[in-house]
Amino acid sequence: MTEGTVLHADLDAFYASVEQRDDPSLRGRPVIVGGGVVLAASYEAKARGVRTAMGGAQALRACPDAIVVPARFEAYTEASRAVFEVFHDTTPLVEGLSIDEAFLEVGGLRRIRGLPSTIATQLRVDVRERVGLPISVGVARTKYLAKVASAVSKPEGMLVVPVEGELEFLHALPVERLWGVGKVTSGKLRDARIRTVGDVAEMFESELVQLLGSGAGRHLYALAHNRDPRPVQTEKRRGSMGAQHAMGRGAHSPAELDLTLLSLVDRVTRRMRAAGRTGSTVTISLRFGDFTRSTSSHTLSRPTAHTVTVLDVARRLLASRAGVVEQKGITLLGVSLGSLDDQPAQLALPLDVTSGAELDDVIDAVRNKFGGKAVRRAVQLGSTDHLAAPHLPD
DNA sequence: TCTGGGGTCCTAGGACCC
DNA sequence: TCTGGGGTCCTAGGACCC
Repeated sequence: MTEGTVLHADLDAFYASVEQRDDPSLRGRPVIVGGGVVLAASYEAKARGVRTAMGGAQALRACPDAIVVPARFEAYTEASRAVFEVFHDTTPLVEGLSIDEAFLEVGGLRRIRGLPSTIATQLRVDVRERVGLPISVGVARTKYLAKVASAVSKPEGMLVVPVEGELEFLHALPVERLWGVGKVTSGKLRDARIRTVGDVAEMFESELVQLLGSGAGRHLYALAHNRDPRPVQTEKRRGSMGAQHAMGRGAHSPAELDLTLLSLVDRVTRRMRAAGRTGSTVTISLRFGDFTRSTSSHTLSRPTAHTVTVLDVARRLLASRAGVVEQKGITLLGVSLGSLDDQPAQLALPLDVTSGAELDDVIDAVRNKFGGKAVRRAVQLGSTDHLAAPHLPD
């Protein structure tokens, strides 16, 4: 049997596993993380029918003796960091997909570490020993097959898709396993009596395009024919950064909305500055009382990570939707920055000020640290017109 | 059934430019 | 009066992923 060299490593019931790790009294019991919506469920809870993203009330009906714990995002971020450290100790070629999963290319490690399946076995032991969390690993020739393999092997499993057995494995899968097939697409495919990946593979590409549009159609056609040439990419940078807050039903005063907006903008711009990035497209997203959503955006002439600049735009965008908000009520508010640019990280450091800070303080902080040239550059990054006025010192 | 907090990618129309 | 072709950017919305 020939082994592929792509590993897909995926932590099992990640948030719930962290909770069980940190509180021994939760081990072996059905655990639900998150109240209003199920953010994660332990395997004991999943066995009773609890699913991620399920409403909290529904979940408790399915599993009345579940223990519900609030989410501790900092603990998850820290656990994720520790797991990624293990990944990077395994191979330099790591592509993170989310907080709890990554692709690892291990093709060049044969002489040092052995076969991919050997490396995968060791990886699972290492994550268990060093971080105390269960993880599943898929091994295959392509990213897609490796990802499906890890999912099929869960929980705490490992599955190798041999190169000789790829089509057999692939074509037997239900269409819902295809990457990019969610509720809507799956419904369209089921209506057309297409149930397995094998069924998709028997169609003409033009039929799929007609059914699903050219993007999704061609994507599914390629996957079903086992064409997935994407390499494991280490240098992926994110394209947007955002923050959002669910507000609950009921009335929210304009002052409350503005305060929420301010704290969201502050969170996002802080994270951007810490990451040494700037962005030019400000987007606010809204969810209304009837749970419909909408977004509106504005693109600035220069990228920024400046709190006041972003807040100013976000306020205007929100004001432009005041009518709908008034009429339907608002249940979620989000702010994000897109079209991200890279900026020198050191310039971002002293700019970590919130809306109340005085410009002079910022300028002094930058000058003290980096000199006058940095002041001009930093002001440019801030990029509001009044900040970019010509009379600025040095 | 009652809905969190992150993200990615695609589509489509209109503005604008050459 | 009738009338090109191609490209990029912006905005809004939607599907999907974890």
